[in-house]
Amino acid sequence: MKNITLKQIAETLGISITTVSKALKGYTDVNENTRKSVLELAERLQYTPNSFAVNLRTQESKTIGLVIPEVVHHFFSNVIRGIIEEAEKNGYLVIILQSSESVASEKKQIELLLQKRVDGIIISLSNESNNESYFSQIMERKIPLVQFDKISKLIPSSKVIINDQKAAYSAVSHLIAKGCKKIAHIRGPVNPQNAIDRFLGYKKALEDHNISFDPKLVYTCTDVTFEEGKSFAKQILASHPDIDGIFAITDLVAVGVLAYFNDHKIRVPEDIKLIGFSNWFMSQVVSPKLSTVDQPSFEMGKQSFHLLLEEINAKKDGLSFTPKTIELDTTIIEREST
Amino acid sequence: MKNITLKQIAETLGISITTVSKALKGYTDVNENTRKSVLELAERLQYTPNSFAVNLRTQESKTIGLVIPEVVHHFFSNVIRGIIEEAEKNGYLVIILQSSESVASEKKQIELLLQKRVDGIIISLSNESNNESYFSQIMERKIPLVQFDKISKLIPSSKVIINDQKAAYSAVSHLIAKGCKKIAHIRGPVNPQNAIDRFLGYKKALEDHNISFDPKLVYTCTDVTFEEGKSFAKQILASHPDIDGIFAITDLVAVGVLAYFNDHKIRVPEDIKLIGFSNWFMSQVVSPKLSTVDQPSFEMGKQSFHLLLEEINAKKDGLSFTPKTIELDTTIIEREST
DNA sequence: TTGTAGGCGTTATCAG
DNA sequence: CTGATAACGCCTACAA
Repeated sequence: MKNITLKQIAETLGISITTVSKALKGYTDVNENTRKSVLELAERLQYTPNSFAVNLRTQESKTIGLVIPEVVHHFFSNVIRGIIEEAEKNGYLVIILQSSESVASEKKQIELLLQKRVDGIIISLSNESNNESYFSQIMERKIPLVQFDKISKLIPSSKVIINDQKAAYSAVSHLIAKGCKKIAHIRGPVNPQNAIDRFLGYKKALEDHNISFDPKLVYTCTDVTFEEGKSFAKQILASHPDIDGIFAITDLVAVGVLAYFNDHKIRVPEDIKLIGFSNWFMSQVVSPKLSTVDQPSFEMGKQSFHLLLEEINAKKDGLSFTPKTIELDTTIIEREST
Repeated sequence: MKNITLKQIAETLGISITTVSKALKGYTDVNENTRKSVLELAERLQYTPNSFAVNLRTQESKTIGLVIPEVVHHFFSNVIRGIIEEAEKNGYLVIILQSSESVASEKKQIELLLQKRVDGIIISLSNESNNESYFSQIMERKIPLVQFDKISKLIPSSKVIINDQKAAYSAVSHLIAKGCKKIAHIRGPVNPQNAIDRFLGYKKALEDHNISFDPKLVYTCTDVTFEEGKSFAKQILASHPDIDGIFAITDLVAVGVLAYFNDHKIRVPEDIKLIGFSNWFMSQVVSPKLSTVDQPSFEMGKQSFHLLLEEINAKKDGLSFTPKTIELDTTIIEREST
């Protein structure tokens, strides 16, 4: 009573496998009566095509791969949700792999997906990776690829991003509008494009508002964690007590800063104003509530899948496909910390 | 220059496909020289077996399915991480699907996975589901199945759980030890086993400490959200101002309560003590920091995969497999809210 | 309208 | 030690 196959249906009905297949797939050259009996029996037996065979035959798996640095992350889990939902609507399933911010692991994950012969790959790069050689494999094999959020401009593929520079510029301008004169930036690691762009946005906002840029006021995270936020808060207080504004690369880091400040009776926003980035859920539940930059994570997931799907379909139709870049809007969310 | 097959290697080497296959798979009955040349060529051509064909042949996909109510959730995303990591170590990939707490969608996801012919399924039930008929399909097809966290005792499968009743009992006992005399419980929905068990633990703790149980002090969430926490906090204050302790089904709800209390100058823990459940990251960053019950989410993921793997292997070897239940320990984490 | 034949790429059996 | 052959289940020209 296990896996029903076309053969079984054909045999019990005393007809050929071909006819059964055709009937099931709605071909017109099947007698109305045979069709009916086939459909009926298939229904009764709960026939479902063996996807292994279908995969082999059609050379596609209706499965895509997703590689992200970290699953346990408000931003990424929202992206995941966006991708999964859209994928499902379009008949695709999603295999998720974590790079854990390691290039070696990223390479391995990509190879796994390639071996698995997924129909396409969506990726957000790890902090260390840039234009690693393993991407050439994807290109050579012409596997549809979409990068989002943490991208490398050197890798030719579709991309879904925000304008990090502009978003950071707005965030810092917001601090300035609120009266900040000496603003520190806790930035992300050196390599990732979005950390660079946010830093650039910070710098440009200062310059445009006639505040001289001081590299000493820039603190660089390596792991972008809550703890780093705390420890930089301490450093900032110790070495630059006259600072009146902080722009943190991520809400998590900002919340770390806030925790330190709360513990040490630094009043936010009275003494120091603070703005984060990404609008994690957590930013609404701390006190004071954190001002931040909203990043449309769910939408990013959706759009990423759509770009991928376009490319998959183009490939199937033998059409050429020119990578596209979608830039999503961000918004400043003013709460209590600024 | 696309997909290298055994055939191509065989042809360029002028030998049979069979021999190539054997050489590659390390069979002993292949001449040392032929083996070498095969291995060499395969390496040079970057041969990887076509997994579609392998799947069809071996009747397994080396892929498992995971169905959870919600991806964007600190607890579940940790479980996901645990599962993905263990799966990868054992050569399995993971397809993730969301039920969004809907029975209809859960049913659909399971059917998708069944069609995909995953080697096994790990699931945490949606709040509404109990012993839905679609589980019988899994049983009939003998697809290995593991339930975790939100389980149904009626479905015969391996399970990875915590002792919710005991954990809740400890949480409430903790409140009592801290001096609470009148304790409210914000419970989860009516159906899920873990909400029931936590409620039972709450009740038992009261009884064992000679505090009479008052059903009016039990508030029932439908969605288990931050907002519900807030709104129940308001209700509690309005109808039972003499309450001095609250046990919330989840940290998210507790944080909602806390937000309301903070806004209305109710001091925690001085006026009311509060304990959550699950030890979400967010519970450490609110102020006061939330006391809670630590639930080993990552470990749950790992164990779930291992149970599944055991069952998959038993099935492959034609052995019978008796479902196991693993119960993981929880710990009270005392912070500032109690 | 129906069926035959071949192939997708791999693996297992069995004969040479 | 090597290879021919069949089979996994489905799909699609092409014949009948």
